[in-house]
Amino acid sequence: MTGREVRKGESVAAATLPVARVCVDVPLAHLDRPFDYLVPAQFDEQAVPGCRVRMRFAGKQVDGFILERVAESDHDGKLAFLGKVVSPEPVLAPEIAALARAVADRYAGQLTDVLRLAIPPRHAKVEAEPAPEPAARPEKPDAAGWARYPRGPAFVDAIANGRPAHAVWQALPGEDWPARLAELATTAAAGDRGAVIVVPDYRDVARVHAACVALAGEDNVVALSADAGPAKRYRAWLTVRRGGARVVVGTRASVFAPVHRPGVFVVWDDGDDLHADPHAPYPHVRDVLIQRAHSSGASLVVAGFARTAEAQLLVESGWAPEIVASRDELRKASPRIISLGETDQQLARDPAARAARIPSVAFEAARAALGAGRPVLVQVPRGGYVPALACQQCRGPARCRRCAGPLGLPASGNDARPPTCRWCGVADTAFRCNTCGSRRLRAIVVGAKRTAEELGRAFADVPVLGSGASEVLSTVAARAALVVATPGAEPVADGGYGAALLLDGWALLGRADLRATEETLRRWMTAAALVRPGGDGGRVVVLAESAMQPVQALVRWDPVWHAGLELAGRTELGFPPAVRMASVDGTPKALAAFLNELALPASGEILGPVPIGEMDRDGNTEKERALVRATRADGRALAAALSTAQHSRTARKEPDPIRVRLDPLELI
DNA sequence: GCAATGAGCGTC
DNA sequence: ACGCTCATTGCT
Repeated sequence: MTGREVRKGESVAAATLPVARVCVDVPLAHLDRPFDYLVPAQFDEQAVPGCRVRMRFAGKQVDGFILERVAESDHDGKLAFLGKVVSPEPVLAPEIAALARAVADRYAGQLTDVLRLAIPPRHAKVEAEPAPEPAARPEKPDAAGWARYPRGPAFVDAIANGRPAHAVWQALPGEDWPARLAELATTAAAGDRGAVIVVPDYRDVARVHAACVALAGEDNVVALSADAGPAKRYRAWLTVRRGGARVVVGTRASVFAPVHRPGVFVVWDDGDDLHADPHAPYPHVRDVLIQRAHSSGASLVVAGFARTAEAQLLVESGWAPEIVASRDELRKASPRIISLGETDQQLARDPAARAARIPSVAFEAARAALGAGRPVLVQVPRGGYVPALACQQCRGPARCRRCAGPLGLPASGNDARPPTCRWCGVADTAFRCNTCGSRRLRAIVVGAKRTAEELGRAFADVPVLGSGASEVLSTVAARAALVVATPGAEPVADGGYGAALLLDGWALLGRADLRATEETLRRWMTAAALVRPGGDGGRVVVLAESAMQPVQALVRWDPVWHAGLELAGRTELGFPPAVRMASVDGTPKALAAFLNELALPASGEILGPVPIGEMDRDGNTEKERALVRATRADGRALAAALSTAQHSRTARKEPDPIRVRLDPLELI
């Protein structure tokens, strides 16, 4: 029930703890601190810490949350009264308030922005529903599946005994990872502790949710994902907040799920960029869970088939022991993986396969799997037709003569159309390579649509299923079919795929991005892990040069080795996670002023600024970006310095905003 | 010289 | 989306 609004001059403050410390929802950086209000006596009962309130602030009505009730205020001036208590539901748990503050500080952002990510919009009707009965504690599950990993059982024991433990887990290919994670969560729930499992997308939510329900029971498990409607979403979230369920499975926002007595947190596939929130202050699931596990004394698992440089740092720094299988278990579980570079490719004799540009080894692997009644996964790059072109001779990217943009083929079934610049749109009918003078072009990648068409012709009797941007399949049946999927959209095959063809190597490894190789290996492993073991005929063929490190890492199934190289490389370059880095964007003038007043810690260093984005008509750059870095030890000081500089900008009412992102995924 | 009006600003 | 200050305008 909500109280009546306070009228001017009528209010008397509550007898005990009359002061409410409130987080006000205003977007100004220099106001990111609590403000004190008097609690009117008639709201005394409802104005509990964590509840939503509304009050006058600088003349405007604003929303906020009560952080705490205190006896006296430090404020020298006169206190205003709270306007109203929106609802007495204590939606902001003390643990989450502290976590949100820490996350805001870590990312040089504001508490109110983090609370917007952490607390879903209110739905009054749902809130009026009675709280569900707390679910019964589940039985401690059988976690024998962890026995394939030497440190697995000990980790399960730690969760069972409520001891905080950290781990970086590399799942074996073919692993039923939703079941393994459900075992961890249910083990925690059996000890009356909470669990939060964060996965990249809704398909993963559905799989892990089903696995958790099977072990912990329907009433103990809640799925949180943004694509449910507001009522459903708020109901599920409130169930968790009210202690009705112990296990939460969700996408990135569920890092803040207010489970009671958290016992274990999990992030699955931490290299997936869906784990980076696109809203300010751009927190990353892995970082938030590290913070949360640390402050709540819960366990943490950073898991995936592949391993990120960030996870590698957790291992190398001693913060998290690794959970990996022995080479012997790996041999049993892994499909047979071979790589085919351009030089070793022998096109198939079969004319249809030749037309599809599929090397004979890959063609044979697919045919064998299809013959055994198994589906075959074909991983192709995103996008429709051939997205980019390169010089046939020197392999350099084909550039537009006018603006040096990348040449590509227009999206159409007609190969006769000339290459066209993807920036300025000018067609180039007489390409000549800038570097070597060759006149011949080759496609860097073959897009999903065309691959599907061509493969369909090569295996005329076999159905071709597509899974990508337009339509994503969750599962495919255990029968002969070609499944053409873009990275991240690979369906799970009942009984496993008989073979996988990974055709996107050129596109992925050709990117200039800092994380290109790590991302490539992650996508390959995610696809290859869906294939049956080599002993059961499972084959993976990757079209990429075998000398390249990510290719070697895939063939040997050695994500740890690759992550070690990746981290060493980043350490040498001075990039995250070896250092703490911020990207700072704004107009040249605003950026110069911002950098000038930035009080960096001793190890601080500014790179740039450099222009980003388009130029205006006069050739002036509209936006610039600087990178600011410091040692990890100075990370907090770096974030604090960035916050302070933002505070003085907003306090001065500077018109041009400066965007700060800490450890952004895309650097250069 | 003084009142009436309007724009700008703090923020509990 | 308030109520204060301060500047500008208009009138005697």
